[in-house]
Amino acid sequence: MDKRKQILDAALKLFVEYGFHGTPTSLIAKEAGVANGTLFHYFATKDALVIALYVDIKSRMSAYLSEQVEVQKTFKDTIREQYIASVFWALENRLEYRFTEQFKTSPFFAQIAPKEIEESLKPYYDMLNRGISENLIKPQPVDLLFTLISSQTSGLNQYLLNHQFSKTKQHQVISDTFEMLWNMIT
Amino acid sequence: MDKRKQILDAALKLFVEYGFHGTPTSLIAKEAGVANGTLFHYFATKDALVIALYVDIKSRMSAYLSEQVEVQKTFKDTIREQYIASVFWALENRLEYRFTEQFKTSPFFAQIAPKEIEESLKPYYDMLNRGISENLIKPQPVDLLFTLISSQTSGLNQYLLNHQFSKTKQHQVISDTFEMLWNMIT
DNA sequence: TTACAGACTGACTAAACAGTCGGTAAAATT
DNA sequence: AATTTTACCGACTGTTTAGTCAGTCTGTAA
Repeated sequence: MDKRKQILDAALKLFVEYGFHGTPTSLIAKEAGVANGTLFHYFATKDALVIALYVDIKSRMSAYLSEQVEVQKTFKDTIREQYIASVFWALENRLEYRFTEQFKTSPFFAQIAPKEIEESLKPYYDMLNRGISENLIKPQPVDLLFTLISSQTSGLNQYLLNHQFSKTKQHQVISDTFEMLWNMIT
Repeated sequence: MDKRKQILDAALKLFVEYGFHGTPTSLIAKEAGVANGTLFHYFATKDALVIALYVDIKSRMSAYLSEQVEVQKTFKDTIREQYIASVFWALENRLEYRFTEQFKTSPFFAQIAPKEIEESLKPYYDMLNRGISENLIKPQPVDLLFTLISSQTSGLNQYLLNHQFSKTKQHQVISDTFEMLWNMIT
């Protein structure tokens, strides 16, 4: 019954299928089962809808991660938890994942304030800094480390999304690649 | 004087700035300094132009790589050469790199025949297979290894593209991250 | 029970768009 | 030299698009 949500859901599905500009607002409204005008009641412009969708997905992902991940006994275990949760999120939210991948390389991404990005990255940077100061991982710049870890995760996502593995096999690939990641940063 | 090339150049620049559908064909023609109709003389549709641009860039990149990279004394050296050349290509062809990143996550990418993708990947897969059979790298599936290496490269590109480092510093980051990559796959 | 606010509608419009077409000029083929 | 093919032009068009607007419906609270 939440029309705003319905619009966002429809937009997500269609954007992933046809691209941002390849999807007319009229089609989004139709798919969402609302009137054309309703879309513009909730979102001033189409661009605002795209941005709002990204922000919405990012916040849901953050919520998922902080819900799933608890600090573990060791640093390595904590990082592993993070890694696993990130990959699971992508597997369980394929459309959302593909949308964010598309968004991040698009010109829209420039409209996200650098400050907000930095803000959302801070906890990860802090954690990595802790790891460095305790000599648990390589003393490289944290933003480099973070970028490499993220890329690894997205590489793995790509791999898992392109194959249909059983849960067992999935787990095995995830833990194998985590060990590889760990070898990389230590 | 090559109008086809002018159109592709203009399209590249504008697509990176405004996105595929955010760029009207009329603007591409204007930027290229040709008539509107000329664009459609060379490319049947706008979609065809986007695809042609991707194919063109990919082939220029392949040419660059096979020109730069020669087989080295050791397996590790060969992989390092590949790694360095890939990163240099992205640094020297920033627009092209950003375009391909955008393209690969877009719905357009589905229009590239899987066979062609496989074809272009074959030499890399062969090389990795060789490394595995000689016990030089981890015995993981080659497509997984390749995806992880590619992701690493694109992570590094992102890092280097976001910072302005001196040539010396750039080299240092590249060789540091290559050692990390090597630790990952061995 | 009336007054008001905000959710919601869908027909509408002005602008933008991809692609066409009738034509010219130059190059290639005969 | 004649003919055909190709490169190129830019005004034009039918369609599609984002966004508007005048007004209806629904809930709430005075």
